[in-house]
Amino acid sequence: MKVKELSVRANVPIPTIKYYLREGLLPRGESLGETKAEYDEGHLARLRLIRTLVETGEVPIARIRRLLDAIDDETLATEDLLAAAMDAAAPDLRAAAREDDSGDRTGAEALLGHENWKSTSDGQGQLARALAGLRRLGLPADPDKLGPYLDAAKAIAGQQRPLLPVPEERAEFALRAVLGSVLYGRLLTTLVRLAMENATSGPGVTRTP
Amino acid sequence: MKVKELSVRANVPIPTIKYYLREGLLPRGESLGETKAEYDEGHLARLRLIRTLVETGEVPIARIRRLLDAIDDETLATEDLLAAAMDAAAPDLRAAAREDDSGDRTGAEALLGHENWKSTSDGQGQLARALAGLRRLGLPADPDKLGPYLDAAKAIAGQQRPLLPVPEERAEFALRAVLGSVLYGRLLTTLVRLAMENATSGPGVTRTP
DNA sequence: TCCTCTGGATACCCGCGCTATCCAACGTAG
DNA sequence: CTACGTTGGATAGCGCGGGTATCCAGAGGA
Repeated sequence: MKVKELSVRANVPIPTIKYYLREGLLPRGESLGETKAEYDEGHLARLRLIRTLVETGEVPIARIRRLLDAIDDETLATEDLLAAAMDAAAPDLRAAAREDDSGDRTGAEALLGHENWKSTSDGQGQLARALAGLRRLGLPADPDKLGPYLDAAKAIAGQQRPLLPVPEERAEFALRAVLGSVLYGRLLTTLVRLAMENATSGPGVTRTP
Repeated sequence: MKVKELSVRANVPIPTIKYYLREGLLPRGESLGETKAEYDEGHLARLRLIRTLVETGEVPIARIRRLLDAIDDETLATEDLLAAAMDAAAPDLRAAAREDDSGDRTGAEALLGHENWKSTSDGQGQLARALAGLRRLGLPADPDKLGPYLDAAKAIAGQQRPLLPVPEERAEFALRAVLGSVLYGRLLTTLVRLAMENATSGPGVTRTP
């Protein structure tokens, strides 16, 4: 198909498509002469993916590119691909205040060790940062108080595992993992919000009139 | 304390503090003459809150302002405050593609009805959008397949409820609710990520060599 | 007295995510 | 065989978000 059709089918303006091409988010179509290039269903799928990450996931373009680069890097082993993809979808660690977070780092290590998890990539850094944020604001972040979150996380990870295709289809694999993380994460946040809103008027915390 | 001390203690540059003052994120200190204003621990706490939301939560300034405005609006009932705070922390719905999402809207309604939840605010819109994102990318979003997510959400909401102080302290109340949503949400995302990374090398999906 | 620091206002800057404009090569209608 | 709309491709510009930098006049300490 031509750009026009791509634009219409994905509901994305042509200049935006050109922008994604420039930025390397979308691979060039197969060039057929100077003013002719053919796009296929793969391009359409990737375009939809980009838009979903941007709109629903609020993932910055640069991180989307890192994610797609990892997917397109055929030399990456599946585990490394997954880690890279997850990193790409996570917030940038460099932006954090660097204060003294050694306590949180070891807290994160302890948590990982307790679960017998090893952290490829900077997953540990992400964890440390979340713990640091909680601690700074006086919210409980002791590893032993995080049990319910660990349980929920494991349940969800287990739930998503069957959705993952066999590792042979690496691209699809990483994609689903990230989408699971981003979209189901958003879904979960919304559900928690709704659960909390509906819990406050329930029997737990009663509002004294 | 003076601005300088505030800056040092919160580890935030003075120009940035002034910027937050301009933007109404941080209330003015008590003015003592033309070139003198006194800040207290409340200012420090709010400043730390802002930085945590910005750095760890990646919440835009405008949404932080809406959140703080809701907290400072004494006329808001506690439930409305909670809804407003949650809205502020959630992504902007207007940014979404408007396509045809009627199916997802009714899907969201069905989910709410099934749980006997009512949706103050646009929680339903958020839900619909998350469902739309999943559906567009071919991931399962049927209400009956979301059971584990619902369970996890309810468990987490229940876990956070005891943390909420009595509704009399409204500010603290809403704050903790939002922080719970943002920070524990981030924590949960990270944990899911770690759980998935460690699950792929486990007995679930085996990588065929 | 001078020197520094303060609150406060204004102007400026940089990166992100698009948009708009321009151009030359097509290719189809008439 | 022209005329005209499309296409790929490049370059420039724009609006916004989140700060920085500059300037100023009033206080206050050495």
